[in-house]
Amino acid sequence: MNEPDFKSYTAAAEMLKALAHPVRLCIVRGLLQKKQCNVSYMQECLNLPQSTVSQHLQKLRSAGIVETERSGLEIKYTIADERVKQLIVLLLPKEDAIYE
Amino acid sequence: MNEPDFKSYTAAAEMLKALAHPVRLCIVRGLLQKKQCNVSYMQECLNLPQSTVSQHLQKLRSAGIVETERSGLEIKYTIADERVKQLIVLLLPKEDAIYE
DNA sequence: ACGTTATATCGTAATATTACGATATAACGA
DNA sequence: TCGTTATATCGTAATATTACGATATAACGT
Repeated sequence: MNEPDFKSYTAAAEMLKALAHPVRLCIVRGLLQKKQCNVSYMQECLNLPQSTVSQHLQKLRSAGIVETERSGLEIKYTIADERVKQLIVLLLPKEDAIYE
Repeated sequence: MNEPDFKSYTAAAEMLKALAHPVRLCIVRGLLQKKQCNVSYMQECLNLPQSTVSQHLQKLRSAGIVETERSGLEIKYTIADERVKQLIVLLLPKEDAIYE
């Protein structure tokens, strides 16, 4: 039988919920491209208040989608769950090329 | 550059939001297995009130994830967007075997 | 036309998410 | 130690989602 139990569904739903926001998708896609990024850079890219960006990042972080590493004053974010790469490929229109 | 624009992110987020609920994931996975299903069957499986199941189905439907076909008194639901298959494979633990 | 079955929609209370300014924390350089 | 920079957290108002009983609709058999 081996049906996914309720817990599996809940866990998967949590992950999807964390990704299910245009700003967070944008952050994640940027991280997949750039591999690593600090908050102020994202903030400029997104053109959103710092606290807003930070809150989205915390949501991604507590879902295990990204992780952090401090480097002096900055916190560098990276992708922590490789599955999101495939999710993004599946869901966002492809790029012709990715620079850098 | 060809960056996905805001609209792409919003569209992808809508899709994820529609899937980001344990009950809806369960419905979708069931449909992937059984190919086709009516509402009362799902209702029994899920053991939830009819209106609750129906509302989840409407959410999946308006996201284009499932589609319907009437057959007499019943409405048969099927998966409309093949991408969800890969999403499910990616997110839910695999089954050893799928019967029928 | 009438009762029955299957499904959808409405109304709504409870809960969750979002955005964002204000404030806190942590690390740096002087 | 102090000021500054980078980031996180708090408080909260606005908005969205959820669950579910009640009610509506649509198709069937008689």
